[in-house]
Amino acid sequence: MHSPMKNVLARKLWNAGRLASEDLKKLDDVIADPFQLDAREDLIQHGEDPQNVHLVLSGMVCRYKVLQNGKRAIVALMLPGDICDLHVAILGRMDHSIGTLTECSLVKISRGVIEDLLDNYSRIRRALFWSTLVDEAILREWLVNMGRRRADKQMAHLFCEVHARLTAVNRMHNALMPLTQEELADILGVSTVHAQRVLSELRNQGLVTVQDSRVAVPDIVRLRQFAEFEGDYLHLEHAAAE
Amino acid sequence: MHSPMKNVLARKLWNAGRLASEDLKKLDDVIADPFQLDAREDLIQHGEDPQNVHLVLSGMVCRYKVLQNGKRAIVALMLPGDICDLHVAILGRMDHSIGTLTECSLVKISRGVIEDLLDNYSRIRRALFWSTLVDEAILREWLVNMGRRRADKQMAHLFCEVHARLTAVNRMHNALMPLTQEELADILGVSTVHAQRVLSELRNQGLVTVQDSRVAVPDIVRLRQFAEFEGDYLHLEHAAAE
DNA sequence: TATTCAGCCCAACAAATGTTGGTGACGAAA
DNA sequence: TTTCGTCACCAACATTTGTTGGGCTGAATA
Repeated sequence: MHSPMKNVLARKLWNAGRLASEDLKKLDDVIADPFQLDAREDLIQHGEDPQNVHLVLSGMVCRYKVLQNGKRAIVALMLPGDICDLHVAILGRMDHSIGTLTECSLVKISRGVIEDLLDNYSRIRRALFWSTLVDEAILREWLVNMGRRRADKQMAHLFCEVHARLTAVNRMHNALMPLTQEELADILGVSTVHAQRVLSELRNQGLVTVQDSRVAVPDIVRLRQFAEFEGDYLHLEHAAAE
Repeated sequence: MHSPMKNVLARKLWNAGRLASEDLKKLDDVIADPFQLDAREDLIQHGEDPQNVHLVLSGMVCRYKVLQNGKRAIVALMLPGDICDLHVAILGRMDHSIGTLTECSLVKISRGVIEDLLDNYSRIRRALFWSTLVDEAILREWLVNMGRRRADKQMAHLFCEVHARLTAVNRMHNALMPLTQEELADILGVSTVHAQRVLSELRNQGLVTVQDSRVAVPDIVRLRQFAEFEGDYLHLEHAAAE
């Protein structure tokens, strides 16, 4: 089996369904000139109309909005293989900002290349559409979590999701995910103090461990049970189990 | 100006940008055999793999999920001109359910027709893509509201959004929107009792009025101020002001 | 070494929200 | 008419979550 292991984008789109070797070759061409970014830097800010699209190679990126009262809400996490802003070409002005959470390695892709992919590579077009729809499904699930689960289950559910998504692109090294507690709070929609309370509960129950501001999951099955995690919304049924 | 006033779908897609007259004609053909549904009936249930896509002509439809503990979360509202489930053709199994909130008039569109639209009508394809991305933006905004605003502002914000979306398709007759307080609660992610508390506050402040379980907005400007509503995420800049 | 600073942690209290149990109005069905 | 069910509404209390303020550590720096 010639599953694409090196190219994260190909690895991610692979989850949408089979790609032909010409598709894989094309995707290799797309990834050129990666660049690094430190943690907590903005890629794009609210109101801009950028000409490039960004692909995450490594690290963690987020979408966020800042309200008038200064509060921040993180509304999406982008992991390796994710394209940050496929929509800018259609929607124009950004209605939110995008920034790094950790040190990142990224690639810029021009609108032209994206349009070439969409127009001339039907399997890739379908896969990109799939990825947009999965992003939407993730948003729905976050909304359910925030509205209808208490913070402890919600946090556990988030960890399950990130675990599953990293596994799906073979980037679940060491079972670690880095986040400050403030970032965690902005994702869950709770205060920093509460995020911390909840995190320490999860730790006391042995559901997660923390070293160096990094969360690790010793037993994913137990965590999933606790969180009542059903991964179907990630639509990873094509994911190779390697 | 030959702005399409009768055909809701055309009216909605018009907001994405200009359509040619052949596009409009095609969209008229798509709308055939509308059927009625009562309030609170399911269109599609979690786990199904439907062969049709549904377009709302009138009434209000919602996406929802039910958790193990029996709690329900409504994660999207579909208004006239909205297509309920464009994604089923790509994602396959539904990861949520879709049901009516009010009496509705709907049209079934087969997957084949959708694929024809996507393949052979590039302006329509772009408009449908636009509409998917706006749906995503709305989800982000709901997430922000739920996580970072108190229930009163959140509710006011919801009313502003529905007002804007109905206005954008010329369906803001009488400035009314119908919802039971339980449904309202399931949208906002609060308890029924709290939804009711908050609604009566808004009423006391004169921001909304209620008759017959229908919410009306006497002064949209004031409500928008209260809710700190910024409509940019709806991406209606092309909307004709008629 | 001393100093800053960011991030984690904790406790006490305040505010927002959830839960329970009850009332009354109303329309549909018997 | 009576019964039944749904929905709006309300009050009292329980729980969750937010806020404030302070202490601790470790890394970076003067």
